[in-house]
Amino acid sequence: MSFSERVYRLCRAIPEGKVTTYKILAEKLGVRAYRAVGNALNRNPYAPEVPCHRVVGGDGSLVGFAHGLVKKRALLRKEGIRFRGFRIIELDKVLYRF
DNA sequence: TATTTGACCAAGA
DNA sequence: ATCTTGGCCAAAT
Repeated sequence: MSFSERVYRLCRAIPEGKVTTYKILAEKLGVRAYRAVGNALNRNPYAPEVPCHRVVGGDGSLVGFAHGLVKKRALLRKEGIRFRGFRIIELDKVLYRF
C-alpha cells in the first residue's frame, strides 16, 4: 500500500459539505509530509470518486486543483461552503477532523 | 542512484 | 494582515 493510496483512502471519507486540510490528512497518516499529500492529490487518478476538492490549506484558502481553483471553488459552493475570494468563511464550522 | 518538484506549513519580519 | 524563508518528504524525472 503506497503513500498515495493511503491518501486517497482517507479522502473518500470526507463527507459532503465538509473539508479537511493537507496537514490533518498527513497527521492522520502519521507523517509530516504535508506537501507530499498535495502532490498525491494533484495526480489523483480516481477523480471524482475521490473528492480531492474537499482538501484545502490550513488557513482555509484554496491552494490548488488540477482543473483550476475556480472549478474547485464552484464544487465546494455547490456543497454549501461559502467563500470570501478563495478563502473559506467560518472554516472551523465546516472542517472535518476525522 | 541523484536531483527536482510541488495542491504545505510554521515562524519571523 | 501580508510576505518571505526554511524545512518537510513522496514521486516523478
